[in-house]
Amino acid sequence: MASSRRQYPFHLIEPKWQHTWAEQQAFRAFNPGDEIPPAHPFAQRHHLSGKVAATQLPPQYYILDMFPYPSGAGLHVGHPEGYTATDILARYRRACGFNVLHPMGWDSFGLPAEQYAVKTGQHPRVTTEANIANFTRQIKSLGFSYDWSRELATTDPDYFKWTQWIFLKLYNSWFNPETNGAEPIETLEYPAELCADETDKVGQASRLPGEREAQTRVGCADAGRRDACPTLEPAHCAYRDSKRLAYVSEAPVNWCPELGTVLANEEVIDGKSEVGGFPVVRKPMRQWMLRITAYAERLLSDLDTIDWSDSLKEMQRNWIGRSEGAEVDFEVADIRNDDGTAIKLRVFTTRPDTLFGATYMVIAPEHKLVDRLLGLIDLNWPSGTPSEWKRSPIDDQDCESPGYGMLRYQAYTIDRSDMERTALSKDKTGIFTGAYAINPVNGERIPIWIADYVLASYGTGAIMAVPAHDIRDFEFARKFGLNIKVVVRPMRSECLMLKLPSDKPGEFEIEHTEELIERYLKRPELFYGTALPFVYEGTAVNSDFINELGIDEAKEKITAWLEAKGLGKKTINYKLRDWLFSRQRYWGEPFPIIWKKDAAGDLYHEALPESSLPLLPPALEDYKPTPDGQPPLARAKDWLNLPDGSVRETNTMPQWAGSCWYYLRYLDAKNAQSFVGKDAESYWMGSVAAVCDRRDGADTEPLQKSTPGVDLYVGGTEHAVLHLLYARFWHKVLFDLGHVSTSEPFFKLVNQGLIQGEDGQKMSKSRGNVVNPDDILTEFGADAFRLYEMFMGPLQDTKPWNTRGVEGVYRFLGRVWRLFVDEQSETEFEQAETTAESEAKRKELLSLIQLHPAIKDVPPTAAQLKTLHAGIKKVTEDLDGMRFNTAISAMMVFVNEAMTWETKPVSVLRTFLQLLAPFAPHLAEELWAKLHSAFSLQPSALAYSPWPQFDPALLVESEIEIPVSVNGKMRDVIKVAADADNATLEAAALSSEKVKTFLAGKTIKKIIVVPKKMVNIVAA
RNA sequence: GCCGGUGUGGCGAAAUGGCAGACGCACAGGACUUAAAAUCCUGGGACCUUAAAAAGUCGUGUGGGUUCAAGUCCCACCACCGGCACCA
Repeated sequence: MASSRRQYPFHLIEPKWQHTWAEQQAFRAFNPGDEIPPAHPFAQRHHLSGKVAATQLPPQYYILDMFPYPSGAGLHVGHPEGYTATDILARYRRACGFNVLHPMGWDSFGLPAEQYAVKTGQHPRVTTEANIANFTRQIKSLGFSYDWSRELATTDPDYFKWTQWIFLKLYNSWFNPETNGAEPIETLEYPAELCADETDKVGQASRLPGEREAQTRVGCADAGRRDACPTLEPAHCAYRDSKRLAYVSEAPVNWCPELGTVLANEEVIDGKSEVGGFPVVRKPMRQWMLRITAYAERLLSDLDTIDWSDSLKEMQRNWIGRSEGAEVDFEVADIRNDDGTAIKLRVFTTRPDTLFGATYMVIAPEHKLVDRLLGLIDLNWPSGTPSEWKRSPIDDQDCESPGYGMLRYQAYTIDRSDMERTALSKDKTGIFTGAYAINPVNGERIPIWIADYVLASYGTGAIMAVPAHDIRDFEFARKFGLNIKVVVRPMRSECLMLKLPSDKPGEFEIEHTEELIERYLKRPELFYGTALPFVYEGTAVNSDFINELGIDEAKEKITAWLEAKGLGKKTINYKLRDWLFSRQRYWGEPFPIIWKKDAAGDLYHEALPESSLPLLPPALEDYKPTPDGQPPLARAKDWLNLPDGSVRETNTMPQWAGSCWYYLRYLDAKNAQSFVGKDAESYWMGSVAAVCDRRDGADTEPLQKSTPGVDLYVGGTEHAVLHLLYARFWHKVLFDLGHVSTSEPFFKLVNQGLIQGEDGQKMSKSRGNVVNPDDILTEFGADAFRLYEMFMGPLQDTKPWNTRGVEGVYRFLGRVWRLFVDEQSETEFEQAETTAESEAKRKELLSLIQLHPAIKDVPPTAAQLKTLHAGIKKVTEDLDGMRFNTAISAMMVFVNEAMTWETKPVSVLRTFLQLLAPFAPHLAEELWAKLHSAFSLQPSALAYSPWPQFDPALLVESEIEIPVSVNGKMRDVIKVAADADNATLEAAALSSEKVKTFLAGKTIKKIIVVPKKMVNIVAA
């Protein structure tokens, strides 16, 4: 494949330095109060030793990678891309004088180990540990400067003890809308009217989506429990349970039969499981939920306080899906509740200004009103009901009665899986309920329909349909021959002109705009499918008291009118749903929850005390679900049933649980008393101004002020709405409860781009285009691999792998090597190496290699200094901007230049090695050591040597080349003194022979001189 | 459909509104070598003239615009990638 001869002995150099770093614990980050060994290079750089307080430590910099799931397939080339970028920055920041925290760990709960266990009976822990060992070997062979003393695994009981502990915090908290934050459940106040027989009212106390089911069902189930909370009435207990941030809900969930578990909304894509792509069906089940919806507004607005890419923020905004509108109550016509009150149908709309255009209503097939209507409505269709209004989509037959029709339609939607509903035809279906509603603004009777294009889970599960101004309502109305009433007049007629049917050319001229709009208002049917539905800006028409108002004023006025009459109110809705938090798995964190029965025989839940954590999963022989469909944990009878008759929760937490807070555990990974110590947390996560003004003796610039939270977080886009939303949510809860000091966990976040296969396709086993990092390491070494991944292009971009490119940077490292070493001595080394019998012997032979004789302890020339300082400037600026590819180019330029020097000053080459060190640390360390010993320099740890500063004075040119253009076209390049003034530049430009030929016969109109940049002569 | 991003040589890519293509890959020619590999040196956007050189014309997805000057700013469109998708 590649070279027959190594460019340089990386196979000896790399293990040698990895060993040295590990031995010295060179990259250990010190917490406030840690004992710093005096010999540690960090202690020497900062003149510290012993126990040091936060204020004495240098400013902190927390640089984090998304920890990997240790799969059996081993490391993928995508992993080292992000890891190399963060490692380069960690090393750079360390050299700049920061106390850098750069940790690594394992997101080790997960499905594959469990599936393997089901097949083979091998305990998932065994598989997981083997995979972690392999990942550790691979990651360590890349020479990353992680602080391995903080390594963690989410499957470690010492870790998940605290995951369970945080769950208890969620369980024991509620969201107070007054303070807009989480509070301990003890602060919950109970409504005065609350009493045991009014549990139904509880359901109306809160309006958070996803909660209704929990309140009615669980509330009722728990109503009789007295022993659970002896100081509280049962209704109070039910109320309290309904307010917890972790609550139980019996609601339709995403059930994946193939995986044998439920999934969160975020884990379902196009009706299939994100993992494996198996079909997912909706099924009502009792599940644990986390009340992330309470945080929707803060999760949304706090995006403005953090430094993430626009696209990522946008993805989160879309997922949260905030929309402002109004809820409006319609009364159902003709029929009434048993007590004689009117039946109300509440809808949500973002376009209350189109209320006068509502010509029918639609409710979701699962809507509660369906059940009421089934009991109340006449047996027969209203007279004159068109045939297609009664037609069942199952068999295209007319149903004999509305009740029968509704039941058939419900059966039809339940039969259709989510996949069918989204994938194939988007053709709308529905059926008339036989009932009518009264439009509150004009008293019109409009038919109520059931259709599955209205979702039960969003808004109120019911809509007012305005076919003239909504695409979906329009399609539906056209299909079933429902009324279409125009209530918005376009502001500009052009949008009508362009959309006129083409079979009437020239019927409307552009000047007849008013006529056109009139025609549109009088005969909208002419515009069906072209300008109708009209969904753009306009003014209200046919709308009584809001006529002639623009959309925004119309919305405001009608909403105020509705509120005044008690018919509706302004509302904000979110697409975000509560987080389904339980899984029917073995290999996850068990819930620290037990179930008990009260005197009436009803089940209720209770938290285990903190002292009983960690709650370990039981040992099992068989990891399959039980034959009757219970989760695997239910197989362990001894574990399941407690002596007092209570039973453990058998669900486990999803994989996301562990990754929601791992970045906090790194801060204080060994703490047995707390999930993270207060001092450690506030030092690393807080943005304390006091420590940021500190200057390092060798640095001339003050260190950059640190940012709140993790300073830099790098990982793939695949976590845009899962991990990153969940972690932000947990962090905010912990913040509200006073356990962390920032409201956001990750201040700056960068997504690395995908690395594709050499064919430009996504790497996958089936395509056979997967590149194995181990192969690259064997052939080119870690430094070349690191350098290549950074040289491919901008970190954020998607880019194809090209092994030839690795050879290119590998050749560059070879050139660096030859810049420093004597060829003769290297040949001797190579000959000796072939006969050396042991690895240790071969490593010793490295000392045979001598420095290049041209390297001398002489003062550098001005030209050499200029080359060096241009490099320092470019590399430093590019590192600050995370432009690794151009930083590497700059180093290549330096090396190409330095190769031509007859004498190579030690000082220049030494500084160059500092620039190289973050990128290719092994090679840099080896050459650094050789340079220091050959010239008897003061020993100094490369990783902690102060980052070189460039001197702008050295970059000043005495003479510069200035392009001269005539009429914007470049014609000549002139040489002038760097400090030439505009007049001189102008004169020099005009005296150029080439320029003169282009000016011949023309008069000069204007001359633009940009100092030190260019001259442009405008002539005609 | 909606939101976000990206379009520059054969390829990966550079370019605070100021000499488009730095750096690298691949390619071609040369030096070294018995030879190959490795290494070192040289070359190149396209087109048109030319023996060659020099000169010229065109060139950053397409079409307009702003500007002395546009890959870069503005408007419209096209293509590709990613996300969401019957969310009222």
